[in-house]
Amino acid sequence: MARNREFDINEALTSAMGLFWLNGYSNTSIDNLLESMDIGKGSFYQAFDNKRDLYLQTLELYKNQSRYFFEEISSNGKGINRLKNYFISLIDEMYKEDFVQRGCFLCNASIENSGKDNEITEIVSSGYKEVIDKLQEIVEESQTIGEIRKDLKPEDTAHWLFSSSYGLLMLAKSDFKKDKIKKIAMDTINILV
Amino acid sequence: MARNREFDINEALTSAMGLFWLNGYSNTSIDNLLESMDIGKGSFYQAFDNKRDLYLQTLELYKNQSRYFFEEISSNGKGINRLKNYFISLIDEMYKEDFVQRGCFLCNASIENSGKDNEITEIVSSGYKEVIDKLQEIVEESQTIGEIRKDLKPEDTAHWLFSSSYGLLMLAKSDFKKDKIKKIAMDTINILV
DNA sequence: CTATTATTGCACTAATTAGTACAGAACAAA
DNA sequence: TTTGTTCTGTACTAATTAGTGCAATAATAG
Repeated sequence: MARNREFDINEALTSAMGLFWLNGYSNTSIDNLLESMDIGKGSFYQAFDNKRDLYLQTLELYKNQSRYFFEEISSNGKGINRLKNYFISLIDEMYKEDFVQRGCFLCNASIENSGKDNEITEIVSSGYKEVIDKLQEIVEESQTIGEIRKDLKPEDTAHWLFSSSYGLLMLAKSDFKKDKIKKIAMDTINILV
Repeated sequence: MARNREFDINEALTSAMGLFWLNGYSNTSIDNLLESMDIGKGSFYQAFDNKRDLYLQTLELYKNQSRYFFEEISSNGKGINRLKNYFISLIDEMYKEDFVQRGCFLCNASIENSGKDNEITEIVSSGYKEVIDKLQEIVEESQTIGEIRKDLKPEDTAHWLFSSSYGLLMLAKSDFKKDKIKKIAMDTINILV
């Protein structure tokens, strides 16, 4: 029929995600985006409805990548080992490239949004819920094979693990060294045994 | 000599802090500030150098208030009871008015800044350090009177408690009920015994 | 009461913002 | 090659941004 798009839309989305992740929504201008995506304004508005639409798409992309990351990691081993693998990989990820400076994209989005845009609120909380549900699954599995104390309520424990991971991210952001964080993470998990 | 300022500068600072805290720096315009501070543009630029200067002042105000809050609370009791009082008051504070929506101002500032403005980075990390130091002090006191295990390194434990409090804030922000958070907080502290 | 001087409100500016309009180029299918 | 459609870059707009300039005002000290 006619001409094809000259740029790769997934590449463009990925670099847009990088900008939003690092600088937030308001501090990322269309011009910033065009430069990093390496496309013109015409192409931009041809491919995306508007800035907010692109932002929502990058949030979804982040969730997809996180989901993939979680599956990849937690498929190694069984029970409490899956938990340890997950935390260790998460910490390694934290210290990769500029992750420490960027933190968690969903968390950043939630703070910048502060409940104003319902769609963003929904994207973030469903992202959180996904992780918590998967953690709960692993806790239940660990309890079945006798690796986690049976008096702990799986739901509470999953929330506790989730909140701990964010606490670790906070520490990573300030000053702590990687090995120290890993030690704290392992201590956290061993408490459940 | 001459005319006096018509508005209370501390009141103005407090309402500016409320706006920055809720909406962040970029999402708060001068016009927003003028409306909430209930002053005109002339008065604004007479009293403050510029928007960024005002922002830094509100961050300092937040730190002062937090410091006062900490002193007030942790002066009740001794050792581990000071810790428990602090966490319980912190959680009560979290659920007061719109705190849950606003979160921690320093944390918000840190995320929005993402290391770009060194002065902001410094204000935030010195604020964190203050809290961690005070937590460490309480941990050491608790160890002296035999309420916290002596094998725990005070510095690590203080960081652990600090990160836990941010994890709790995260939980509060998503869905958890106040009593559940308090229970988790008490469990956290009892781990140290 | 007067002179002095800081405060105040308003009109203004220059820069940046997101988004639009459209002409012309590029490409796929025939 | 021709045709038809889509893509792309540029010029534009209207709104909003932070910050300035200044005349009028109001209060205090004498």
